[in-house]
Formats: sequence, structure tokens, C-alpha cells
Amino acid sequence: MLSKKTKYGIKALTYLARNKENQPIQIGVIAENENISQKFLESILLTLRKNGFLGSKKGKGGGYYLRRDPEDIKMSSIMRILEGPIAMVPCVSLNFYEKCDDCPDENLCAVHSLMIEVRDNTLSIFNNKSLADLI
Amino acid sequence: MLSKKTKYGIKALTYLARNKENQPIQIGVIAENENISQKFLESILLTLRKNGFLGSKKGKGGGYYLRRDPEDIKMSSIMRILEGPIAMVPCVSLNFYEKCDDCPDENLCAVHSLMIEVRDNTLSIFNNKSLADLI
DNA sequence: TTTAAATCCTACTAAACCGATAGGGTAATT
DNA sequence: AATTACCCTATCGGTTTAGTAGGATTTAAA
Repeated sequence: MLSKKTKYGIKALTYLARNKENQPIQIGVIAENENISQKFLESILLTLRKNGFLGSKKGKGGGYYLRRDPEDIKMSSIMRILEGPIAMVPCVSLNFYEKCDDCPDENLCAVHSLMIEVRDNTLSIFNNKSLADLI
Repeated sequence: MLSKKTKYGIKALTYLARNKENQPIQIGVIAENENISQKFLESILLTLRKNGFLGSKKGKGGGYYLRRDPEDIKMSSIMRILEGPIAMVPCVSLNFYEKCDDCPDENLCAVHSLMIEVRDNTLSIFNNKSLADLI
């Protein structure tokens, strides 16, 4: 299940991407237009800024803006930062791998191979989709 | 993220499916072989039985057995029963649809269309995969 | 007919997570 | 100096998850 955090994050990013001049837009404006709790959105934009997707400007006339071309922002990177692993199980995650407690041998696990297939499929969607494609 | 419930459920089902004679197998045996808490597995098998996948036999020599041919058990139906919706967002779920609070128009939502694509992909994997394929 | 084996069922709980809120602190602009 | 707007931490209620406890019920075998 996609968290609201990720959902709101994507919505905010697309909102900023639609703004061609890319001058700063205030949190409150995005929150209102996308029907998101402002305080919650604040924390989301903050992590997107810390991860290099957004820049910010303080004071009057300030706000957030995209630091990269929407074409160059892959959905997979957004998903990983906001949502965490793309895989449904840690033992098939490329970036957040964890061994299962209950599995003596991953290669013999039926769930494992099924989930690899799902991961590869989902990943190829997210990798081939940029923020620009969402607009 | 796949819940342990679903993961354990699938593992138990494959365990039963590997048993060709299909005579009842006790919870404890499955639990031990698959490293699952017995009590937890109990409740999982119970819901699988209530949904027609498993039969049970009480008393000595009892246990659980498959009620259908593994070929005829699609992963999508298992997923829906144990995990719930396959879609990442309720607003694109076929079987568990719910409208979003924040979206005035789904068709204009960037997240919506992206998640439809993911759903279709994942669903086609689960629909074309039977329990027999997992063994 | 007793006993042991096994499922069935309800309720409870600790921990984690989620979405949101509170309340300021800090920096930049006017 | 005042205002604007981002920055940061802490907290909180609600929900879900993963499991536990304890017994009731049914069946087969001794």
C-alpha cells in the first residue's frame, strides 16, 4: 500500500514540475491546491530537498522549486526515498536487502522467486517513467 | 510490503501442494518445516479453509489438505484473501475500490494513472501464476 | 467409553507505523 | 525592525501487525 507521504510527495513534485518558470512556490499554495495538510507536506518537501530533488528559498517570495529537469527525475528514485524499498519483500530488495529469518535457503523459497518477478516488473515501470511523463 | 501472514500462507500452501497424495498434514508439521509460529499459522490456515482453498480433518491423523488442484489456484486469489488489495492505492483497486479524499478528479491525478499501470502489471503476473508454478 | 490428538475460536497484547499536529527556531527579504 | 516562509524536533492518537493465551470442540484410536 502506497503511503500518503509518497502520494503527496509525488503530487507536490508534479505540481512544481507543471510550473515552467520554476520560480519558488510556497508550501501553503501546494498544500491548498492538492488538498494536503500543510504541516505534513512541510516534512515531505524537507526530505525531498535533503535528497537533492528540491531547492528552497526562505523569506518573502520564497518556497520550493525543482533542482532538476523533470525528465531526469526517475520515479524509481522518488519511490525509494519516500516509500522505501520497491520490492515487496526485503529478501528481494536491491537497495534495502535483508535476509529472511525463516528461510534457510532463499533459492528454494517459492515466495522469493515470485517476488523477484514482481519486483523486476514494477521496477521497470518506475525506471522508465520520469516526473515529466506524469504531467 | 508483503505481510508475514501472506508469506507464511503461501509457504504453507506450497508445502501442502508438494504432498502429492494430499492426505492431511498437521499444522505443527508445516510450522516446524517452514519455521513459522504454530499459533500464527493456525489462524492463517483457518482463513484459507474458510475461503475454500483448504479442507481440514480434526482429531488424530487430522490436519489440512488442499481442496483444489494446485494448477487451479491462481496467486491473485491467494493474494487478495491474505494480503487484501493488489493495487497500491485504493482508487485503482478493482476489488477494493475507494475514492481518495484529496482528489477532485481521478482522471487528472498523476499518481492514479501511474498506479494503474503498476496494478495491471502486477495483476497479470499473479493471474498467470498458479500454486503449481511455485513448486 | 475413555483418552489423546488435532482443529476451532475468541480475546488479548506489545510493538511498530502512519498521518497529523504543536510549537517554536532560523534565515531572508522588504 | 518586521514580516515572511522554511527548518526542526517532539509528540500523539489511531491502526495494523505479529504473535500469544487459553480453552472448546471434534475425531480416532486404545
